[in-house]
Amino acid sequence: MGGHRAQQKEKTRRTIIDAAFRLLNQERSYSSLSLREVTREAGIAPTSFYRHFEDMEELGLTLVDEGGVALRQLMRKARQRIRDQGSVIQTSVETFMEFIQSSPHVFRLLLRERSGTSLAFRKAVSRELQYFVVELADYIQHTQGYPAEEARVQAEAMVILVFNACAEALDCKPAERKLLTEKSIRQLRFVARGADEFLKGRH
Amino acid sequence: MGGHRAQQKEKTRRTIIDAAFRLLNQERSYSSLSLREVTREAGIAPTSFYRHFEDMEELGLTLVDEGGVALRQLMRKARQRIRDQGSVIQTSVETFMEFIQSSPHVFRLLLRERSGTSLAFRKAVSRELQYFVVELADYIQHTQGYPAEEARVQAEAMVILVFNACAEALDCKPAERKLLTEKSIRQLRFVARGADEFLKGRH
DNA sequence: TAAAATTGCGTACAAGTGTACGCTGAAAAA
DNA sequence: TTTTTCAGCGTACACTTGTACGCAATTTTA
Repeated sequence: MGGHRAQQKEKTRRTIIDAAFRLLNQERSYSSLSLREVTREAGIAPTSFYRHFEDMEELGLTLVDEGGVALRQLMRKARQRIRDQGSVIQTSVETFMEFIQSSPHVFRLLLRERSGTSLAFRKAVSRELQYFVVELADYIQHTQGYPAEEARVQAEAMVILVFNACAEALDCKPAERKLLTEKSIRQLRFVARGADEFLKGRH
Repeated sequence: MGGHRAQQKEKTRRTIIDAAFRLLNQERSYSSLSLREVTREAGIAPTSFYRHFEDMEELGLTLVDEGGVALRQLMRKARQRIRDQGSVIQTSVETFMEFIQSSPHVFRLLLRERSGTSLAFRKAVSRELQYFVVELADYIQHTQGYPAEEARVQAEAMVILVFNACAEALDCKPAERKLLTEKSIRQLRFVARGADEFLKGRH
């Protein structure tokens, strides 16, 4: 089952994807990657690329998708931790910070393509981040009893703040990262507290 | 005075800078710009570029600087408006939104290079944004009597939220931009209100 | 005035790019 | 078995890129 052929093809496809990820470091962005570079890193002929992807954009979107999967795994992990230890805000921020430490490539890809030149990329990244927003909004809505709209606006603010703190953290040493984590936590608390006050004031 | 020569040189230099800005649209980022493209757009020979800039990075940093000037003008304008009409939050957000409408190239440059591949660029953009943060923090500190630290953390959160809303607005039609503006205002109010509550709670 | 300096141009070259085309060997289908 | 399919390769081509080098014209300096 599977077919020896299809199996081999999938394997090569993965080789390409992994090679591309490997090339995404501090000073290479996806858009600056050439098809030939990727195939060189993957150890295949340039023209073989086309057996797997239409062009570089298609590969890029695949990478973003994989990044999204990693993000959602992260989200699940965070949810578990929140159940275990309580603090939503602290846990979310810390989980994110661990993510950029364990897979900076993935984070950088999402970070850069979020404001990149390809609309398709921007939309894809935005979609991935929305998963997080929805998840968090749900949590807020159910535990705090906020209206859906209100919860969502709040959740979006929080995700943006955490995401930006992580972006900043990429350029930092561990010690400075700790400070950033704390700052970020304070900012999220502002948002949470502020939203709460607005809601109380309305009744 | 000035010297006919130096004067002519400055003129060509401007031609190059303007050409580069002109090329920065939706689907071209600075890092994807080639030296030859810029000189072609500027109407000079490729090799003449070197009479004015060491390399593309130097030109890029010049552009970021010019973008910073535009931002600071914006800031001054906002300050004036706040004096005239009162609401800090609404005015700040609206001024920013007008900025991306009037000079989207400049905003896009800052937005992209903020998470780009060149550390020098990232630092330059970060520095420009810090002007805004400092300014806003000052305002908060003086009108609300917050401690400097607290005001700064709050101001940073606000600038990040506005900046991100603008980034999102770049892909939007005017009608959607209005919604974004409102959402952004609400988020900043959360932050302001939350910070306020935290401070009250401490006494 | 003569000499020096400097902006801008044209040419040239090595290196890198995307991709069209046809071949080969092995797997899948007949 | 014979035939068909197809992943992967090598070659080839037309472009684009950055930049070294020397020349021309004109301004600045001596």
